[in-house]
Amino acid sequence: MTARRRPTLRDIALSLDVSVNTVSRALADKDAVSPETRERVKEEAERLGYVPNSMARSLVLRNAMTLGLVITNPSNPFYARLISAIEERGRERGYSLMLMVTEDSADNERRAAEELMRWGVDGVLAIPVQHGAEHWHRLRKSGTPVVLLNRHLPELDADVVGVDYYAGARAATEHALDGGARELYLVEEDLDISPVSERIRGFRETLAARGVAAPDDAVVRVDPGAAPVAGPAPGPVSGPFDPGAAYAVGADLARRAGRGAVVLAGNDYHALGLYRAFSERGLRVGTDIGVVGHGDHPFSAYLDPALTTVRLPAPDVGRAGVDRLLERVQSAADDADPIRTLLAPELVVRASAGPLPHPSRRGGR
Amino acid sequence: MTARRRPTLRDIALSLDVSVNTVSRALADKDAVSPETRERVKEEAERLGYVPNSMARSLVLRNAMTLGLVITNPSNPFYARLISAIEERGRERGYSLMLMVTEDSADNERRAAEELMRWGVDGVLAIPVQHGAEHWHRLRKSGTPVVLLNRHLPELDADVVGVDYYAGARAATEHALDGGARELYLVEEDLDISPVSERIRGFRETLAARGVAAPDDAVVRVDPGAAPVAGPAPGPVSGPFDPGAAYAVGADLARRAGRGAVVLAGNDYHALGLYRAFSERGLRVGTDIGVVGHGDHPFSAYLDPALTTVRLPAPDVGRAGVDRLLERVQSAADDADPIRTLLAPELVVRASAGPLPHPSRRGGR
DNA sequence: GTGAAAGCGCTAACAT
DNA sequence: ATGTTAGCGCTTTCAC
Repeated sequence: MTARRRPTLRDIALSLDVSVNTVSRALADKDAVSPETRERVKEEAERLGYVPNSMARSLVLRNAMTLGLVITNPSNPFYARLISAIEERGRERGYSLMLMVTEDSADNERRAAEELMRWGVDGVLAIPVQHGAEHWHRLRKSGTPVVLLNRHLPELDADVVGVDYYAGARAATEHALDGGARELYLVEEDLDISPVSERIRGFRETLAARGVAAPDDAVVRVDPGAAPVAGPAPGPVSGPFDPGAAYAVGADLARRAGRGAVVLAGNDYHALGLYRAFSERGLRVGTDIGVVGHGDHPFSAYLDPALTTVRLPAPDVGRAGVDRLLERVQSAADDADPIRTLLAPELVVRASAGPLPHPSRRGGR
Repeated sequence: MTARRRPTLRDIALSLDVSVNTVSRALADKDAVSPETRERVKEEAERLGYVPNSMARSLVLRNAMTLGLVITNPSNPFYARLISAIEERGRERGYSLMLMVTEDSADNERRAAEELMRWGVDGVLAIPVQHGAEHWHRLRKSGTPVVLLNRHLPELDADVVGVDYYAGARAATEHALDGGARELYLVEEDLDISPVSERIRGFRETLAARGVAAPDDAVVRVDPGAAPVAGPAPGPVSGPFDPGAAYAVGADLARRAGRGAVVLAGNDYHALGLYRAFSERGLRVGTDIGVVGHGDHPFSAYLDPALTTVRLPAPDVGRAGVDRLLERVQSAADDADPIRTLLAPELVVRASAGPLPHPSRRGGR
């Protein structure tokens, strides 16, 4: 293709025998340009196929009209929806999006933050790795507003927009309790990240409030590298979104759990892994044993039985995150105290968690 | 936070009493700088927290070191993995990624292309909407290399990196045939896009070659707006990744299809919708009726029965796409003929498509 | 080995 | 209403 230099203001100016400045103003629809000149300029711009150079513009205006999004893993359905919502909202407000994926590596994250500084993005949305945050401090010190998404970073002077996982876990736990369950488990993977610790807290506090015993090993940790289901392995699955991890602890759980127990899973993929582990051992989910998911992924309503799960308001988090960030970007003083916004998840009751026919009152409900 | 102006080369130069030029060369590790000066410069840069300004650099160098990615919908698990692979490969090669999502709207796509032109990205990867391509032509004419991903755009002078869906459909169809099926269906959503027409072609040609009848209505079109499963609706699901669309045609299919029929689904979500529709009608998938998916999504290996499906090489497509694009970007002459690269998918045989116990030979396999 | 000057494409004073 | 000048932060001639 003819890689001809793209036309600039200067080209238009030359061809019309006016000054670059006039062209600039005409195109920017500023006053102080006669209607006729404006018309001629616009026509010539059109004719030449002029496209403004955003870099040059940003350089002089000192705003990039670009936001950075640092995300751990787009294959997490929740994050995928977050990406969509953020891109859309940003676009509505005139901002482009620079995307960096970290795969939960602190090193990648450091490089991503560095790169975003170089580009001078106006603000950054990040799902932080929660392991080493020096780069975020540097970014903040350089004056770039940062909004943390979904995960906290306590020491950092940044706004947070996330999900109230504590409430989500409470709702799930209460639902199980209301269905008659007295033996509950919580299956989680990465115990270090804040959503998980919030869920654990919600789980334990609810049990305590209801006077139900919750031994230490009621919270079971799943190993991300666990051996997957027998048969043709699933394709390379990234990160925590592998049912196999939960599947691997399912056997043990099936052994430990009595009839009428309910297992809460940290995400719907894990719930699915549990489904399979249980049914392979003759346990019918929703009847012999309950399962509650977290996330309401697109497949969850169609599982058999349909999964009761906690729906996360991904689009709301995305939009609120962008709005929060742009408020900082656009207000001169961005040194106000950090604001934490927690959006409420919603328990979606389907069939997987009962009410279970409790041993003591058969044929329950 | 103290939004102090970030330090520039000039600040370093001033503070060291050398010229801006010297600082630039020292930091760029060019020769023609004495070791001592270089050392001093680097130290001062470090001390000041200097971060190079990529925009200024790009402006003079006339390369953005940025790639544009225009994608329809990150919630498509295949595209999510594509995003990861592309971001990673681009990063390895020193490029940042600007992400635009179109939601399959031609209008959004047009604006995305326009925006990428403004930024002067070095190249663009796009999953085109396949409906209105004038903006792509404009982009090409401006000298920006474009690589189309996953979908064709016949008239456009651009490379294509995609999946050999024709071969995928052939493999799936042959597998069903080999299992004894003589009544086959193909369920697809958007009949206009190239992957789907390729699958239809593979499906029909394979049946023809094997002498199996394929009436017109063997290809059934799913309605994206179809009513979802009963009970609490799944969360807002974007685009074609809603099992509900296929679920809605499942009832009809269950009625039409005889025992031992096999239904091929255009993606695993649709396969799942079919699972539920069938089982609600007393049809056991993998026994009474077969299902083959497309995509090998993370949940598919854990369904009951485990889904036989066509695995798509997302990371390979992503990497090949970036490599292809950068070859164009980096070679001065980007006017060589377009190259089409089709990567082979792989049939993953699990349990959902038999071999089915065929009516004529009970207890099959 | 180092500095001065020019310029990437644009906008913002400040003229006229 | 239009033009001139300056400058965003950087790299690249070209002198010395």
